[in-house]
Amino acid sequence: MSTHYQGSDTAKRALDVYIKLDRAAGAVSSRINHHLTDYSLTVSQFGVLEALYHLGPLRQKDLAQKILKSTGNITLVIDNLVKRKLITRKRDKRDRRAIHIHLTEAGKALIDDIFPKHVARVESEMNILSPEEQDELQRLCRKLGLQQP
Amino acid sequence: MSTHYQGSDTAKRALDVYIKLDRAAGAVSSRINHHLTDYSLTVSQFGVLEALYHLGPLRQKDLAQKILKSTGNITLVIDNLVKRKLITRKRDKRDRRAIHIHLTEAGKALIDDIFPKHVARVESEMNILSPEEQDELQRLCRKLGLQQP
DNA sequence: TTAAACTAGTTCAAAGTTAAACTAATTTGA
DNA sequence: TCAAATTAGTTTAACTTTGAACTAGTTTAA
Repeated sequence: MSTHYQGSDTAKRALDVYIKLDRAAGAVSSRINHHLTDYSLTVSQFGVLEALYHLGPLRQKDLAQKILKSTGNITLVIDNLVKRKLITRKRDKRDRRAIHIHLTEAGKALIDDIFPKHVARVESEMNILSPEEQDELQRLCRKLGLQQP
Repeated sequence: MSTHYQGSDTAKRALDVYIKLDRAAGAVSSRINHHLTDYSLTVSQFGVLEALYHLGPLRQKDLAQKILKSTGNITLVIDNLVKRKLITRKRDKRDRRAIHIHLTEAGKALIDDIFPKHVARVESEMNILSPEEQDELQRLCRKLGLQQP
């Protein structure tokens, strides 16, 4: 929401840019991910399929890191994808604590279908900005995101 | 995650900037909002208190719009704040469908306490960027966020 | 005037989310 | 060597979130 706040100029600027960043990210994500409901996929589920598609089989732990979720959460997200037979769990022979997640043929086919549409949506959203503006936005975001929690 | 994708340059650029935007907004929000757990407030609850603090009494519908949540969700968020006596519901006399939400004294006192700390956190995150960079980020975010769904 | 359309808010089911406590397997270092 | 620490994943409780179906009040237009 807009800032109705009497503070220093630097405070006002910081609040305004924080809100705009949050809104922009939310608006863009929701427009890009809206079509996932057509496939009954959540954003987290799509994130898992996409990671496996591009990176090959991964451990649950690595998937959790990729999509920025807790390991407890990833267990459930994976359970739901396994139920739909889009992925499978395979225990690691060497390190029996770990489980590798693989795309099934059905999962591969689904993400094969969705991914190009996803890219088209991302492009159409981001092409609101010129290539130079996109590069600048990326630079600023990287700078902000890099700090330690 | 980084883009392992063989597509056009514009597609790659768009995917990269989209991911960076999402990550940066997530990282910054999580760092800024972390202290809300000290007050047992969720981000949505804080958003409601903040909106009422700066804008005065609002209808549930308007609160939902402000914090970008569904009306179903706002009902629960408000229920939980009412239970803690931080806000009250008052039926509109003229339009009996509508309910106005008011801050209680306790709610006012709480947000009075939290808000300056919140501002300090936002400032400290955003001052990673120079004032000029903040203005540019705000401009780019506004451009992206303004589009219609 | 009054039926249809719309609007505000509630309820419910399904899923996601986190944090914490837990099991089981592996690594480490005294 | 082997107990302690660490790591991978699961489970649970408490909660948030969404979307859809629903109730009830208001507006509109034939």
